[in-house]
Amino acid sequence: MTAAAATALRPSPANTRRLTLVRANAPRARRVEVSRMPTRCSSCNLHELCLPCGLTDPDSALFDDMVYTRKRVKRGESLYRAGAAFDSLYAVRSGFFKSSVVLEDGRDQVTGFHMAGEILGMDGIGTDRHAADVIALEDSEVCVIPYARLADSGLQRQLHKVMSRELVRDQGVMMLLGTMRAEERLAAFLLNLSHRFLARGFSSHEFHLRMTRDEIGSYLGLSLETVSRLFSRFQEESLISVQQKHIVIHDIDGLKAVMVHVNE
Amino acid sequence: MTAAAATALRPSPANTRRLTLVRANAPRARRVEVSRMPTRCSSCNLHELCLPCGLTDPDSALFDDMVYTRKRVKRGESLYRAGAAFDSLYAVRSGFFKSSVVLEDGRDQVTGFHMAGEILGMDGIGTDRHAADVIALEDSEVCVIPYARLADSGLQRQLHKVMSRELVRDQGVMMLLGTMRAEERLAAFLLNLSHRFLARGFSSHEFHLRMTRDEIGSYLGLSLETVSRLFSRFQEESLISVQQKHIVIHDIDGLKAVMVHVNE
DNA sequence: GGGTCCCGTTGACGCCCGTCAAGGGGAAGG
DNA sequence: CCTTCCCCTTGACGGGCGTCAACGGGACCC
Repeated sequence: MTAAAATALRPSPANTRRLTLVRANAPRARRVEVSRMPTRCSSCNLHELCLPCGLTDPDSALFDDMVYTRKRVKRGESLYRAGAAFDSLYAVRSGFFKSSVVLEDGRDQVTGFHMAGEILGMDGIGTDRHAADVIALEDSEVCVIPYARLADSGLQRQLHKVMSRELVRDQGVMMLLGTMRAEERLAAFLLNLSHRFLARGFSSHEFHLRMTRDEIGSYLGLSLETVSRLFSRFQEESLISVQQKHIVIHDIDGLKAVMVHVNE
Repeated sequence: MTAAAATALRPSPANTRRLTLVRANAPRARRVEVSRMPTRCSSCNLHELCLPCGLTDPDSALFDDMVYTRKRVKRGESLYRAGAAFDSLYAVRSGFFKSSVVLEDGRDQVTGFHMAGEILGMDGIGTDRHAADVIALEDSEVCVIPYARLADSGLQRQLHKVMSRELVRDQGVMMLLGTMRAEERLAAFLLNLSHRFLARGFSSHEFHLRMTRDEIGSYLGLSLETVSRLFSRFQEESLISVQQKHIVIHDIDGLKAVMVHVNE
């Protein structure tokens, strides 16, 4: 499925061109709000989702000192690339990212989509080199967390937790790729997105996909045509409405049922 | 594929029965050697592979104090189960484990195979509950590393590295499940095993599979029949010899070529 | 306004691989 | 020895989904 599709996502004239297109797909109110926030983690409205989540106040204050840089990444640009030297973690402040890995023969796969409050870059700790590409799917902003500082602070347990949850998330993706059929995968994908939007204060039943059918397919181990067909079928079955990247979920329970009833 | 296959791996009369069968499939010389080893990490022959890998001597001494328990797990028994309270990590000292996750509807998937020197249990750090089942595929022994002690010591960076490498490994599995065809998956699986046996001082071209075709299939997202058929085909093509669980790799480069030539 | 480039949709076709089924062999126990 | 129970192998068959292809629409540019 992916050989041709994959190369379309790699840096290419077509893709480079896209860098110049700056469209604000993110909810505007939120983004403006964010840009007015002070630099302090302790007063960040992502506090509950981000790395310092659950810290007591004194620990949280430690974090304030740790994040001394922000970084903007425009749509289509990379936050980092596979092979790049590792020295920092990144907390997504606003925007949307995909991560992907590339095989020697050029095939690649999207390994995750990442939104506000999530931590990126942990793949680099083990080898001091990043193992994946991370690319912004819309204009985004991250908080830079120098790893050396974090590792010297008393906050490693938080990092352990975040990494551990990431391991568990990966298990879920393996499960999805290894045992689910196409319609189950897409239903699980939509439910996951819905859940994550809800946790961030956005609507859980109506949202805008930041990624293409290609990228969804790559993530789910399906061809883009299959993704498109399934969107259409879900719509026929009145589970959702789809219009390009605009999604409305009409029947959450129906989507959940796809995942159990599909194999009797 | 997996509904029926999966339940066969779950606790069941058939499986329970297996617990009473104690077969020593592991290389005997090695196991005897291990059982004579002193309790110290610093003199363990898995030192180079295990968590304290790369530590300077004083740090390594810290580890000696940390591991104060060993635990034996017989074939078919679980080291821990999904949902169990988390309090320790485990370093595989000898033997062989599989980890697996279960979906609500009973389908399950093997998410990894684990051998000497590898660390288990990191899935529990995030939520204080384990997320997967870990089951011994042969009589095994682990070193118990209480997490509270580890987290209070100065050795967290080592743990970060181990967890990060696990994240990268998971990316590889996702790639395998998402973009590879059946024959590529099995070739990649054999090459991975070969590599890991080599790193532990065993033969890289001749070894004994500890897991069934079922479990391989579950891990690779294939049916057990497909796994079996591919073993036969690889043998016809003189890439390997298979006799039940005994594997001889004749043509490592040929196996590697499967992964690139299969899609032109 | 017309052209270009993606992106998404839909149909036709075919193959990989899952499912079902039958049979054989190894290991443990009587 | 024979029996039992897994586990593995092999064949037949069919369907799910990938591939190829054509087309339409939206966004941006000249």
